[in-house]
Amino acid sequence: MNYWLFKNEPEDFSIDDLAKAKKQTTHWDGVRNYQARNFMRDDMKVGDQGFFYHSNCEVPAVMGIVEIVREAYPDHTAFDANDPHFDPKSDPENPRWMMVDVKLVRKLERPIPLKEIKEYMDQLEGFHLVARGNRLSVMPVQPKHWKLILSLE
DNA sequence: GCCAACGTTGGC
DNA sequence: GCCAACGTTGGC
Repeated sequence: MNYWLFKNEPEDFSIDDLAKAKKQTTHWDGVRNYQARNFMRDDMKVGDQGFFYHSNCEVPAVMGIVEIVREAYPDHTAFDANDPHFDPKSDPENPRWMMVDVKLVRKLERPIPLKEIKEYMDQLEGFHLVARGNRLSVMPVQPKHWKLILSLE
C-alpha cells in the first residue's frame, strides 16, 4: 500500500466540502501536470491512503486522510469547454488527463501546519512537499514521513 | 533541440 | 500583493 498527498486550495474545495459531499467521496479532477497524472495513473491503487492538504491559504496544513476508492479513469472536465480546466488537446478517444476517486477517512484532530512540519526538516529528506520549488499537487509520501506527520497530530 | 517569454503555483 | 521557482509554449 502506498501513501500520497493531495493538495488543494480550500477556497476551491476544502476538506469540509469533502466531508459534506455525497458518500464523502469526490473525483480528483483538474490535475494538469504530467508528473502528478502519472502518479495517479500508474501507481495509485484502491486502498491507498493520502493526506488532504490545504494550500495557498492562511494556514497551509495537512487537514485529513483520504482513501483511494477508484483507480485512474479519464478526467472528463478536460473535454468541457466551459470548465476552467478545459484542455482542447485532450482527445476523448485518447484522454490526456486522468483522475481518481477519493473518500474521506477522517479529519485530523487538528490541522498540522506546514510551518510545524518544517521543524522536522532533518527527517524529511525526499518529501516533495517541503522540497525547494515544489509545485506538485499530487505526490507520493514515504511511510516514514507519513508516520512523522501523524505523530504530530 | 534550444531557450526566451510567458503563465501558474504557492508560501510568505 | 509580491515574487521565486517552475512547466509549457513556440519561434528559430
